[in-house]
Amino acid sequence: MGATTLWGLGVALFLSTFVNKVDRKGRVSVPASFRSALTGQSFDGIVAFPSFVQSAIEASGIDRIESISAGIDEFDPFSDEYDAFANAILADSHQLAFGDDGRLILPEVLRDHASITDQAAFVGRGPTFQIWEPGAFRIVQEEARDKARQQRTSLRLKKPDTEGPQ
Amino acid sequence: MGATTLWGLGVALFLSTFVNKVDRKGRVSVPASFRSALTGQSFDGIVAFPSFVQSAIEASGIDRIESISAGIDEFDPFSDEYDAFANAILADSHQLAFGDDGRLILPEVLRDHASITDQAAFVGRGPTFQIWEPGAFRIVQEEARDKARQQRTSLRLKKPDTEGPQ
DNA sequence: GGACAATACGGGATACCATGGGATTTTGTG
DNA sequence: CACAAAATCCCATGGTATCCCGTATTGTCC
Repeated sequence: MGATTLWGLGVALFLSTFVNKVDRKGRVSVPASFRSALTGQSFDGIVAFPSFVQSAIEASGIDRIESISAGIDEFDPFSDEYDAFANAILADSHQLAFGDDGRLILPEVLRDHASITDQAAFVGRGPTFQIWEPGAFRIVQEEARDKARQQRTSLRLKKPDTEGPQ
Repeated sequence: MGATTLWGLGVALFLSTFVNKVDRKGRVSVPASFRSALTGQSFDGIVAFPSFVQSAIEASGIDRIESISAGIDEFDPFSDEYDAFANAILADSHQLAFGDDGRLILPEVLRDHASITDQAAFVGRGPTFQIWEPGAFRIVQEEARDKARQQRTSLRLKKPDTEGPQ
């Protein structure tokens, strides 16, 4: 399994990594477990935007964006913070609807950003997930493991059982 | 896709950026997803006014203007607050109706303010959106990304256990 | 181990959307 | 009141996303 909805908390949880094919039309199947973690949200699909720092696509259910957006809306909508957030995330976000059979189309901008051509890796990250070109992800993951190995001792002392993402 | 209506909250959510053409008659198609986020509002179109600080057009559904106006209205209509709101926004606002096929005409004042000639970028900002000359927006967006990249570290430091947008 | 269900994937047909052009109505101006 | 300019309506088109089908592969349950 790979993802669950924690009803009662109303938070989707994405786990595991799945590699799916991108067909000639640009369609990709979103892992069924990710999809089921999103059922019940106000939009049947995902929200995706290019990661600032990585060659990856950040994604989550629309609920997450809604709450972030609502939280920030309480501030002055003409403030610099709102401006940066809006331009960096909201403007680059894409609402990608699931087709009837749970597939979606990755827009070209997003595919380019992640160098995705014919395969896409869906990487669970808890409340969000990422979409990578499988090869690129393998490399990044290796580096992360090395780093974790090196920091193993200090991690032990602080947080015995948590895997530190990147 | 790019926008949704949060029924129950009655708040539209505009996401993504769409660049559409302004034809010889001055008509622009409002992105279909933006339009559908506005369905059911009391006016079939948008409300637009020049941004104070940027070379852009601020826009939203009429509901937003109504609720802001109503919120202020509870206070003294001759208050400084209302005065500022009225002068800064209401006075320069334009109600732009959708034609039959979802297009509208940008008034010359607005087009001039944003230096829009033959293309218009519709930029989602959550509960509102902006309209830019595509080239001008690209520059502003690059700056915003840089800022977001830089602020990412400080965001992390503030909330060590929350995953900040990457 | 075998049958069934669920999932991922491919392809053809359809519906939707952005855009253009012409025709008709409205606006404003003399 | 008539005329020109502008806005609106109405269609037509090309491209793309969506729907809907069938098929293969995987995992599950008896």
